[in-house]
Amino acid sequence: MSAIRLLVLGAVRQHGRAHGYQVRNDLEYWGAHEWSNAKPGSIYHALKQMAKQGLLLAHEIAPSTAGGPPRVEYEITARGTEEYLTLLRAYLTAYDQRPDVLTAALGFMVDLPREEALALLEERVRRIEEWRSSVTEYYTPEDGPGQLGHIGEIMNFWVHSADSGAEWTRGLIERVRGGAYTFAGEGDPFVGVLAEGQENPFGSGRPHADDQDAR
Amino acid sequence: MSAIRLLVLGAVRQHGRAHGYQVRNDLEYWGAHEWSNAKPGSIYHALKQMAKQGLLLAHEIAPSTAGGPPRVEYEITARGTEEYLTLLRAYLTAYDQRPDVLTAALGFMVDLPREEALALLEERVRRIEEWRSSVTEYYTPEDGPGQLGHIGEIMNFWVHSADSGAEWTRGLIERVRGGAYTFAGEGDPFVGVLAEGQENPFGSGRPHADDQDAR
DNA sequence: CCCTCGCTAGACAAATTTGACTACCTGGAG
DNA sequence: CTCCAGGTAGTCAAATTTGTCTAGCGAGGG
Repeated sequence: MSAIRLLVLGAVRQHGRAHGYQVRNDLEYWGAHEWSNAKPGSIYHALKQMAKQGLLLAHEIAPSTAGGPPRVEYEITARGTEEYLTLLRAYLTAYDQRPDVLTAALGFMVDLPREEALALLEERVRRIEEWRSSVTEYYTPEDGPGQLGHIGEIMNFWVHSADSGAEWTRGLIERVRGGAYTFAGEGDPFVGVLAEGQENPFGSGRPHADDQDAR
Repeated sequence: MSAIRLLVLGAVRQHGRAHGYQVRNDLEYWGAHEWSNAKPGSIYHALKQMAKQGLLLAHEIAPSTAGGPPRVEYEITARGTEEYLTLLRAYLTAYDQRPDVLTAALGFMVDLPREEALALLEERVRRIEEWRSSVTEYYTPEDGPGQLGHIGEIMNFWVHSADSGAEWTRGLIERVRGGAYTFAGEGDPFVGVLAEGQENPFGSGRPHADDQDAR
């Protein structure tokens, strides 16, 4: 699965009640259009889809307060919250290769209690190591290494990435165990949404190198 | 873009002439269904699409020699070869975050002359470093670090991944410069396709951990 | 001989994703 | 007052991807 459902559920949840454009703006604020498939079409599609599936509740609302077509406001349901937490836990532990999945989960990890987050991250390390050993065992030819030619570089790359991911996760575990950040039930949460009417400081002028045009 | 077009073009090219099922089998042999979106539907779709675009030439062929519906054989055209090399070069240099893109390119890198592959890989390192510095500059808040809360971990993760990818690429460059592998124009190429009728040694019994079902 | 199993080769509907486009309103320039 | 740029809130067709289904054929058991 892609990260979009987690992102959209998380955005709606932080607002309490949000319309599509608000979600879209939050995701842009988080830079999600850069590192995930959070484009307008996907966002609106996910909202409608999840509303149909009972994860979100859609309120039909009168014309917008600020121009544009009438808008629909969404609220997360109990089943939606359940799904949100399920996805969050899954994405924190899964070694998914696609970094957008982990990135999205990191953004929301503080919605869990500190102890649970730690347990999930440790599970993540375990899974990476398991994956690593299954790959090395499987792709090590009996007739000695080197039989694979340049194809061996592929496995080499995978293993290197896995090791690097595990190492980084261990570092995160230490920081979290050392008291960093504010987790669920520990006081004022860190909120990363734009208030109604607040300007997006990162609205344009994006971070990445595909910026040779414009400006 | 995803890796599928490069994979399919590369598979057809190595065979000279191939039908969909052969391509599908090669990709499974390479484990591509594990690390990319190379599922039957996508493969057949890519074949048809690229035939329509003139990158492949479709021959309608009589009923298959081994049961099943009649099959279509494909051959790569000049424009297809051009596209293949373009994609290959692009995927070797692009820091795309999605590892399937690089993985596919690694599998075919020996289709280029050694010197060119080296140049592309060096360009890759340069791009990663550029990306890294644009991200760190952009997301370092003026009012000191730590303002980002746990969101800073996301950037931390990206930068760590980029560094790890650059380091690995440097290692590959050294190995290639040191004479490893057989590149274009250097004699018998390493071929990674299944001959007609050859059994796929990795047909089942897949490497990854999502194997708790079956068997 | 008949029947089922498994392989071959692909088709297909449904879901998702992409990228471009629309329509409405507001504020300010002229 | 009028016009137009720009923000708001989406829609839509087309492309792609996913997952499942089909139909033909040969091998082998009973």
